[in-house]
Order: sequence, then structure tokens, then C-alpha cells
Amino acid sequence: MKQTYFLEKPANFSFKYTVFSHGWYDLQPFELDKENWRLSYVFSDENNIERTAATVWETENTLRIEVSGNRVTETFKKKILRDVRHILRLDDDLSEFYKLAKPNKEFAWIAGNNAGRLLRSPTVFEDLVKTVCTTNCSWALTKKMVANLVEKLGEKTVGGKNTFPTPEKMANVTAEFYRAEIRAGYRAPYFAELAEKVASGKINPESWLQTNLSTSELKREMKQIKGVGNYAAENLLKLVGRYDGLALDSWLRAQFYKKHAGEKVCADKDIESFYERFGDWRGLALWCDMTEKWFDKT
DNA sequence: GCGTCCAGGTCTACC
DNA sequence: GGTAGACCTGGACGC
Repeated sequence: MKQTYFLEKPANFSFKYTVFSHGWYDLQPFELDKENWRLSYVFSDENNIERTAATVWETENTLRIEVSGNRVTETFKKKILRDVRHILRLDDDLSEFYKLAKPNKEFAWIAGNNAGRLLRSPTVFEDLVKTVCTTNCSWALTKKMVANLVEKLGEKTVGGKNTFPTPEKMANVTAEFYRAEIRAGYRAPYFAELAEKVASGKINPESWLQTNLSTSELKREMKQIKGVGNYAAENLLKLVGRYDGLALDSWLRAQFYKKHAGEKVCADKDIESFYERFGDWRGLALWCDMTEKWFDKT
């Protein structure tokens, strides 16, 4: 049985540019059908009792959401729609960023294509765990670690798909489990500690979405978590809507050298000054600039 | 087949 | 505060 829901597409929104904004679409429980441009995700309700896979795609004026599996309750339906809004960042206002991008010849395409919304998970906790999985390893290993988390700790839906594990579920296994089963290596004790702290309420990553802390204070708080350094914190900041950090990693640096420095290595401060004109939006400007070519293939 | 390098870094000890 | 070295994994590459 399938049920279909609809959400209105906001102005200045591009489904493809949002889904393809970074590698998250490639990490479970996301799944992208690139041929038909349909994004799937496995949702769970507030109490992690009801679970279902849903597929989102765009029509002319709307986003269509098809939910498979058992009939969902009205409360769960509302949560799925709320999560879709969150994931696709339908309520983000990028008009100020587009105003800065438009006059720049190299950046005008961003506003022209409604790019800049970065796909994210329904919870900050999930984005936090996934971000730690991206550190100091290849993308292939990141995918493997995330897949292991979902397959070995997630809850199964009627259709056989798994959710991303809850903090409680992750707190129930040991560091040795993360090392042996998730193949997390030195990150193993970090995951065990993080899950315990979130499950017990000692830290609340979801509060980062609405905190009154300044960006530098929030970054400091994020870096208190083992496994979260400068890059990881700045990446997370982008996912909670703060773009003043560049989140430079080896891939971004290499792309910048190629595009703007004639293949020569330059200092991070040179990269920073290149995007200074974008003020608090500089991290997003850098990311869009470095990923522009991705969209040639879509 | 084997050894080495390195990839979407971070932590800790030491200065 | 700045820096060197250790830390897991697994794919790519050279031999």
C-alpha cells in the first residue's frame, strides 16, 4: 500500500541542486535514483515505533512524497513532512546570499540555478555521526561505515529497509563493536562516548539548530566532542545554517588550487581572503564554487 | 602477492 | 599557540 503527500515548492528552490549539493544523498538511509531523480529515505516517528521508507521527487509546482509500507498515523505523516522540509531546507532563505553572488560573474550561476541548499539528515545527531565518518578516510570507507551503522544498528521497516540508529541504540553497544563490526577504527571509542552522552542527555546536538550561541561559541562546543575537529565542526555549522566557516579539507583545498591557484598549493588564509567578499556566507560560496562542475553531469 | 601511500583529520604530548 | 607523531581502514599503485 502506498500513500502520497504533497509539499509546495518554495520560490528559489531547486530539487536537483539541493539533493546533489554534497555526498549525503549517497549515504544510507538516503538512496538516490539518479535516472528518475527520486530521493528515498527511511523515516521513523518520534518514539521510533513506526518506521517507513518514503520517496520524494518534484513535479512542476510541488514535491511529491510517496510513503510505502503500513498505513501511517496522522502524527507520523506530519513528522515525515516536517522532516522532508528540514532535509531539503525548504524554509531556508538564501536571498541575501544570492544578492551577493549575482554581481560576480563566476558566482552568478548559483543564484541563477537556485543552488546552495545543502542536503541534511532529519537530525543533527545523524549529521554529526556521518561527519565523523568522513574524517581521515576515503569516501568509500565513509560509505561503508555509515552502511554498517544502518544495517547493524538501524531498525527494519516492513519493506526491509533500515533506519539510521538512534543515540539510544548506538549507546547500547561497546567501542569494540564499533571497531569490529562498523570498521570505525580509532573512531570507535568516539562513537561509543558520543552516543552515551546524547542518549543520557548530557549533550543535545538538536539544540544547535536554534541556539543563541555565536558561531565561534557553537564551534567551540562542537569541538568538545571527541572526533570533531576544525573541519568537522565547520561542516556541521553549514548543516545547521551557519556558513562563515570554510570547512577546508584536503579535497576542497585541492579543488581550490586547481581552479584558482594554477594548480599550486597556497595558504588557507589565501583561500579565506578569496571568499571574504561573501561575508557570513563565505563557506557556502566556497562550497558552491568548488562543486559547480558536479552539476554539468546532471 | 606484497609493501607503501594516502584519503573529504583529530588527538595528545611536548615545546 | 604551534607542531610532530600516532592513529584505523581499505583502495590504488608500483614493483
